Amino acid sequence: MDYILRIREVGPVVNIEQVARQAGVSVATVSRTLNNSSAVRPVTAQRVREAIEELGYVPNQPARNLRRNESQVILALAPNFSNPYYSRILTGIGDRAWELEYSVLVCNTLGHANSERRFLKMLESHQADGAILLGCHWDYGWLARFAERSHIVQCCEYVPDLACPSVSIDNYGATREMVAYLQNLGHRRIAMIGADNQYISTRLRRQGYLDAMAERGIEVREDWYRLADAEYSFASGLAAAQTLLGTDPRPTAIFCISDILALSVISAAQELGLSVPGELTVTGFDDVDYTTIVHPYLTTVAQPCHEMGRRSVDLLLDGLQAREDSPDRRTFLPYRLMERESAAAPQNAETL
Amino acid sequence: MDYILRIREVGPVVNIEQVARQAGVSVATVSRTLNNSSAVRPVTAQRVREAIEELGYVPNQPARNLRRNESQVILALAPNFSNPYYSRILTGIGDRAWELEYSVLVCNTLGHANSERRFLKMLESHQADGAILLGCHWDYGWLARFAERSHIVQCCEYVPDLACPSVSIDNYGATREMVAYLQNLGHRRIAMIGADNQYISTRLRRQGYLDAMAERGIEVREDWYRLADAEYSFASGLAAAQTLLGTDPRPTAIFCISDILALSVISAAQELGLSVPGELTVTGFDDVDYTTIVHPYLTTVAQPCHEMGRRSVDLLLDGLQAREDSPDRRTFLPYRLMERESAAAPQNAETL
DNA sequence: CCGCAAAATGTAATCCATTACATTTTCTCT
DNA sequence: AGAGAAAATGTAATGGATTACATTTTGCGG
Repeated sequence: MDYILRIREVGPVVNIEQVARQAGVSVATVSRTLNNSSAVRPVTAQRVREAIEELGYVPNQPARNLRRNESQVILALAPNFSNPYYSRILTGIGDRAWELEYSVLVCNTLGHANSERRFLKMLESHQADGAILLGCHWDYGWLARFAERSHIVQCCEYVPDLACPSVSIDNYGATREMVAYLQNLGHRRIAMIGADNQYISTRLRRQGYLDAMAERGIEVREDWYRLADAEYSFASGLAAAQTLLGTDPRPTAIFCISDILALSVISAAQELGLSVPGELTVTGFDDVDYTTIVHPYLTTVAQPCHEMGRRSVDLLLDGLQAREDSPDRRTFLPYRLMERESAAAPQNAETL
Repeated sequence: MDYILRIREVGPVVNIEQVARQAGVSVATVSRTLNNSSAVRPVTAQRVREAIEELGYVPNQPARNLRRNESQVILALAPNFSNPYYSRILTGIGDRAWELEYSVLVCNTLGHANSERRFLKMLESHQADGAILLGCHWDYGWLARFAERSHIVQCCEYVPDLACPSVSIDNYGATREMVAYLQNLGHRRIAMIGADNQYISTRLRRQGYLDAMAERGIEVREDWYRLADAEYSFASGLAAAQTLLGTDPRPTAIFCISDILALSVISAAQELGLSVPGELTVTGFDDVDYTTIVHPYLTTVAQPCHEMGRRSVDLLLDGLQAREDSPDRRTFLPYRLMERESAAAPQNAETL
């Protein structure tokens, strides 16, 4: 196959002036027509529209934005694309932005502070109007100073003392509810797999677990708290699970702060010939697609990812339009406990 | 919690003129310094840099782009973000773009032709310099006309008679190899799950399957070819699998054109009490993360997603820089057959 | 110390659309 | 028909940077 290589001499692109000439009006009138100003007589507008049609004119958006001092672009920074949790939030962000005629520059920060910074600098250089931050690894000092000058919304995670709006669920409450659920099933030997990061969700889930255990007067064993890596990778979860399942006595339930980790626990259990939930109860967090692909379907906490993404956009644009009466600077959306198959009563239920 | 709501009176942003004044030079000199022109005396450049530093000046990128008639942005259109296959390609695109100082506008087309069009129109309005198309649902006539004026690269999928570069694997060859592999294991009753879309990959995989079967003189049963929906959803795969497994005789192997579909087959088999690969062999395609989460690990064809993404960017920028000598307008990258656990010899091997 | 080429810097046009303000047209009312 | 207000349109400044071309400065040889 050989192609005729087109030399894309796009040629002098049609601009507003040529449209004006063609329509026999001034550029101002063309511009007004373009922006649906009511000050243009219908008959004139019609003439302009015809000229636009004939010449195939498309307004130069950057020029317009330069003049209006906006970019109609928002940034969405995520530490990776591989976690379906982020994918769903990004989908929500994209949907809402689409409706509001904004474009989303999706940035994969890889969890590196320097790429986070480079992306955020696009705000200073007027390439984007605002940014939505999913889980990030900031040096908070820098971010705090930055946030004072820029429009930023935090989604899922938030830095508590950062004065910018956020959207998330009540991680603490959800965790307490989940752990109480396990306790009510009869579990007392409940272990936990967290992650090696400083996310507020990680900290709140840890605290929720501790408080739920304390409330029932159940002792918490330090070696039943293992850490996966910062990004909840399957491999790191596997390692944590193997350690946990090697303790004696073994926990009867493992509360994981992400679904992927829960799946890794199930995988580790499978490897050891332990049945789930028969011999081991496992719970996840987030409710991503993975959870109902193979049995046992995962018992987990569902987050309204899509809605969280959408809400972030709204919050951000509220800020951009300087509607200062915008309420709910810190927004919490409802979560839901999904009872499925990976959690059941322990085989030799101890009394509470 | 209550926050001090900052009124972000960003104030009259510093521009190049103020820097010039501060440094006691002209705007031209500032601009030259900014662009590392060698025509600026080091001592002057130093003075300018100090002024920039003092004023905290950041160049207005859209203004620069307006003048230079470029945007430093590329579009990446994907039908969804939920398929990890796309996520990995997008990650590759993002990585390479980052290295080359381009930004990526990731667009979720939801498989709708109208959103595809709306996104692509951003090229005409100078909001992006070029676009990378992942699987798309075009009306090809429109796209063909559009591609003549714009810089477009097709990734994974390609429209055969569209004169724009593409990156993919040899889907036909990979399929033949996979089906031959199954045949060599002893399978003759090999079914296939395709998808209800017109992707070239779908067609080539179908053809590869048919040719591989024909070569060995194995009859192909029409009712052993089922279609999942256009986006390879788990649910639609499940339905297809259930139908297939209800036939009599039942196939001993099912070749799926995506990993998700293969997982749905395994799930359906599980439901029916069939062991994989003992009683049923299943193979996937793509090698996404899902494949090694639970046993049986999936036997599949690995695509170099990340590299395909990276290569797309290179191809696109080659075009933008009008290096017409750019070779490889249609690029094929190597794939790899991943022999894992979901394929084995049939229990009652028929002789070939 | 002069002259001249080369180097450095400056001036002003340019990219394209928006919009304040000025001007012209239209329409209403008498 | 003419005045005056309202509506429609035009003119030109504007946003911020780049760059062709003009001008000034520097440095070197003699």
